[in-house]
Amino acid sequence: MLTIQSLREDKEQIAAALDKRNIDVRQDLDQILLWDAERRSTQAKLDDLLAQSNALSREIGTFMREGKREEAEAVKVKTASFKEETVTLKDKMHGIEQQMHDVLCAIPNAPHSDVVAGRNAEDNVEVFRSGSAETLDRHTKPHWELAEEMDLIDFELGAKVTGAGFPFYKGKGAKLQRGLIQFFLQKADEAGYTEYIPPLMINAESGFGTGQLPDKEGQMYHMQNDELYMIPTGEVPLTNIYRDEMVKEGDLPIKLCGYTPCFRREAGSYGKDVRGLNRLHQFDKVEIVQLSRPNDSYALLDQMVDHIKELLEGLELPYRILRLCGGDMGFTAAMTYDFEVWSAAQERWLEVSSVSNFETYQASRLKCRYKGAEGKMHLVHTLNGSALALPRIVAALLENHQDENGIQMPKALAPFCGFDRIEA
RNA sequence: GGAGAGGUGGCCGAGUGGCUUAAGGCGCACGCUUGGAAAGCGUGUUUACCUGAAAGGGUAACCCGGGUUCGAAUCCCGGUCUCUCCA
Repeated sequence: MLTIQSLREDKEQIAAALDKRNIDVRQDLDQILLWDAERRSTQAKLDDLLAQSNALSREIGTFMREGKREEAEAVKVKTASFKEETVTLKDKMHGIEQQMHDVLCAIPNAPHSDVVAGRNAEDNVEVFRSGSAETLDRHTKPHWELAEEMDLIDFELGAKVTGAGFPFYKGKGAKLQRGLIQFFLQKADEAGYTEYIPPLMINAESGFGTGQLPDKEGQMYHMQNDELYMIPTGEVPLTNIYRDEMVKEGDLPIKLCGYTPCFRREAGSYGKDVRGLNRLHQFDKVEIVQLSRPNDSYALLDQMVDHIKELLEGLELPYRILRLCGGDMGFTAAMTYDFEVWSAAQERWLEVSSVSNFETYQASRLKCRYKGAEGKMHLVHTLNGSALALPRIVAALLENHQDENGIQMPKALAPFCGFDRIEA
C-alpha cells in the first residue's frame, strides 16, 4: 500500500498520478492525513499517560520491596484513574489505525510518470514489435482443433474429471508442456534467478502481502476449512518469502524464480475468448521475481523485459510489448509491460506475460526492508513477471508453427521436448 | 487424530510478577594494543511509533491474540509453530 510518509510529503503528486487510473482519491487522502494527525496527538497523550503510570508502578514496587505496604496501597489508589484513561486512548488509537488501514488498502498504487492515462486496453502503448502479425496465407487451424487432431490435449476429459477449464495434457502435449517449463527454468537459471518450488496454497497474510487480498478475494480458490487459498500466481509464495524480513543491502537485487501451477476462478468469464487454452482455471507458469534497491528497480524491470523477449525469440513467435495505461494496470503495479503473442488462427493477440514494478507498494504490506549504508531503513522495491505462462504459448506454438501435416518445434525448444515435430 | 515438551535479541542461552529491553556467552562493528596478525582490553551492536533542528527524551514489542494485576518474558485462556511418543 501507499506509505503514510509518502502521503505526508507528496499528497497532490500521488493524487495526480492516480488520476491516470481514472480515480480521484483526494478526499480519501485528506481523510487519511486528518486521521494521521489525530493518531499522532493521541499517541503523544497515551505515551505520556503510560510514562506516568509506569512511574507510579515503579514506586509501588519500591515500597513493596521495602515492606511499606500502606504507602504502596496509597499509590495504588492513584493509578486507578490512569488506567481508565489509557484504555480509552488505546481504543481510540486502534479505531483510528483500523480506519486508516482500511482506506489505505483500498487505494491502488500510484502509476509511474511514464505511464499514460487511459481507460482500458485500447489506450495501452505498443513499445516494441517482433515478427509479423498476419494471417498465414493458407488455411490455419485454431489450436483446439490441432490439439484434438494430434491428441495433445483433452478438454472434455478435464471437464469430466474436474470441470471446464481444467484440461488434461497427453502424450506429446504433456511432453511439450514439460519441455517448455524446463526451457523457461533453464533460461531463468542462466539469468541468475534462484529456483524455488513453493507451496501451492497460501494463507491470508501472504495474500495480503502481495495485494491479492482483500482486493481480489473472489479470484482465488478459497479452502474455507483450512483458511488457505490456492495461488493465482507464483508471485504470491515467492514474494512472500521475504514478508517480515530485513534483507542485507549487499544481497540486493535478490532474484528468484519458480515453476508453479496457477489457479484462478475467472468468475464471469465465458464465450469465444475462453475457447481452448485461452483462459483456464488451472495453468502452468514460470515466474521471475526480484527485490531491489529503489534506485535500481527500473533498470531491472528493463532487464526482465529483455529476458522475456529472449524467450519469445527462442520460440520464434511474433509478439509485441505494451506498456499498460493507467486504467488497465493491476491494482498493485506502478508500471507494467504486457507481452502478447500473435495467434495466427484466431487472428488476435494473446497475453502471455505481464511484467511489473511495484516499487514499495507490496514491500510496505510485506514489511520487507533493508538498512542503507547511512543506517536508515528503506522499503525494497519488488518486481515480477511471467516467464512465461504456458497455455497461450502452447496455443501460439501450435497455430504459428503448423504446416501441411504437423507442427514444427522451434530449434531452441526441441531439445527440451525430446522431439522436433508433432504429427497426427 | 491423541499425549507430552517447548517457542526469549543475528545465534546460543539465563530469567522467584516489580530495580529486566532483558544476565552471560558467541558473532559483528569501531577503537586501543601490535612490525603485521591472533589474543587481550575498551566501546558499541533490534525494530516501530511519538517528540525534537540535532543531541536526546518518551512509548511499545520476549511466537500471535485475549485476560488477571498498580505492574507480566514470568500467572490464566485461546490460537499457532517446532520437537518427542502413540494411532
